[in-house]
Amino acid sequence: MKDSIRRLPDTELEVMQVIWDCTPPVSKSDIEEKIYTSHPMAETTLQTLLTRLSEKGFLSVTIEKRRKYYSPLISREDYQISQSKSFFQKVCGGDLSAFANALCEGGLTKDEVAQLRKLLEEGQL
Amino acid sequence: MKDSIRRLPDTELEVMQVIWDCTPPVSKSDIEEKIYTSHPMAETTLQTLLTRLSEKGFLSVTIEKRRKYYSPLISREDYQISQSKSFFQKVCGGDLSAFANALCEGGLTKDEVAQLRKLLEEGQL
DNA sequence: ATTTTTCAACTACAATTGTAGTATATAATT
DNA sequence: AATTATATACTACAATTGTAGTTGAAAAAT
Repeated sequence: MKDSIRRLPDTELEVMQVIWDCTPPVSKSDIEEKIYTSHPMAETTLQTLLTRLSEKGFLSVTIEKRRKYYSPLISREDYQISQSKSFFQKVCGGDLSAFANALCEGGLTKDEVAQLRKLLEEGQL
Repeated sequence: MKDSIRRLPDTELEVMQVIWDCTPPVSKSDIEEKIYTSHPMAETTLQTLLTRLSEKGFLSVTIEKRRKYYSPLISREDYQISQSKSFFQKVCGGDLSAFANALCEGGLTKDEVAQLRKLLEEGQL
């Protein structure tokens, strides 16, 4: 029932994505390394983002030998579920045909639509 | 091909949704009336939002007898398409199974998933 | 014409977001 | 122990977002 998880701003989400890709707990330098190519930023900027994510309850922090380590408190899956829901409501107004149309008409490629259909079928069982 | 349309903040999107529901052009009072129940706000607040939407290129403005009328410059469909795309990329990392999973595991109800499958099938033809 | 009503323009302001500099505290090195 | 390297904390700041008050100008009513 992980309803209504607040939407994260783009940069914070990028950081979360990196963290979700790792085996927690993760240090700042671990993240820095991985996020460097896709989104270079100053170390202090990353620090700010990590602090904000902790304040928002997305990360827990543990300290070991003066160093901080971060672990997700909200799973990627739960986040995706809640955001899908609110996307569907806010952007598509809860209208399934609008949603399907958006996906077919450019949101996804033809192939992706076909795959998605299959995956939905399976997921439904 | 309406790629990369900027994401609107929640309140501005709500205003756009109301406008998309109308036959343009729309006056401020038209909007006010319709948005009143779902999201009461001061008249000046609505005015600010309309101004911002115009500045962002989402609305065109015409004046008639000292009164302003607004018309969408970006269609709801184009907005939905572009946002679906970026949602899929940013939140699901372009991973179809994650997307399908999010929808099946709570993003939509069972029934909705079934319907969506059908709609995707049709839209695909 | 004077008053009142109605809009729109301008201004305001706190919270959030993206970004990073400076200072401080601690650990490692010489 | 003094120096340097490292990491965290604190501060900053412009742009955006949500919200609304104040002012000014024109239209309608008297």
